[in-house]
Amino acid sequence: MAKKSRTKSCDSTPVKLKADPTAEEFARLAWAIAHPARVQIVRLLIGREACVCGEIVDCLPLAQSTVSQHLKILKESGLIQGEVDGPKVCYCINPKQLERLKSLVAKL
Amino acid sequence: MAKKSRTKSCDSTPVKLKADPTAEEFARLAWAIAHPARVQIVRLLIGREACVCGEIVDCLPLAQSTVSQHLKILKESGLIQGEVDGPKVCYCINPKQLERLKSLVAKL
DNA sequence: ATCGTCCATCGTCGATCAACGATATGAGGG
DNA sequence: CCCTCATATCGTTGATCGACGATGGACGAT
Repeated sequence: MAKKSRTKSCDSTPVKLKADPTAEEFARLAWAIAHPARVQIVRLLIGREACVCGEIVDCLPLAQSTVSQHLKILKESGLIQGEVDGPKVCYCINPKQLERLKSLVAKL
Repeated sequence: MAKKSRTKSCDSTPVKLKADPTAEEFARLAWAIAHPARVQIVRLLIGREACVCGEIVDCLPLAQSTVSQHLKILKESGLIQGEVDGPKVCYCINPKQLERLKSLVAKL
């Protein structure tokens, strides 16, 4: 009813914005790096200063299980990927998704 | 103790990374847009399709109080700023912080 | 002065996050 | 075959988010 009693404001968007798929993808990627520990993990991986989980744990003041959880979140967002290397797991950046994030932010 | 029993892995970072201020700033800005509704609000403000709170409410399928809360989060992150215009409040992007975010992401 | 409008804030509720220790899994070495 | 190391996962706990309705305060108009 509020819409009827006022002159239209959003002329270019006649109806309410639906759940914008782009906005959701954007939010999902931004969410992945919306935590200081995950920012540092991503930076470590990009700089190739570390790639194995244990190395990352040594670089951060967090427990191994916590780091593993952050890695899981990053993996689910698609920003990183991990491949098994014997008993270890080597994580690396997913360049495609990283570029996607950069593109979305740059277009803001 | 874990550090003592293994050979050092992060040679370029002799000690554990402290709370990196840049990482925290980064996470804070990313957090601001880590929600679909906030992404849409930021886009509306950038495109100048809306700037008054009531207009934004009309554009989103959310209650006024919820939108106001998202606006508060965005304001606290520094990404937007609001100035009182009579009984209304006009929100607009803070270009400086937006550029800061873009810069941080681009340098990843 | 008393409305009505616009917005911010409060209080609440359920859901989710972030951290940890403890435990399970899986690949190799003895 | 057992043992160890490197990770992943489970279960718990406290803190925070995200949504809403209700209330309060500021301002302009009647």
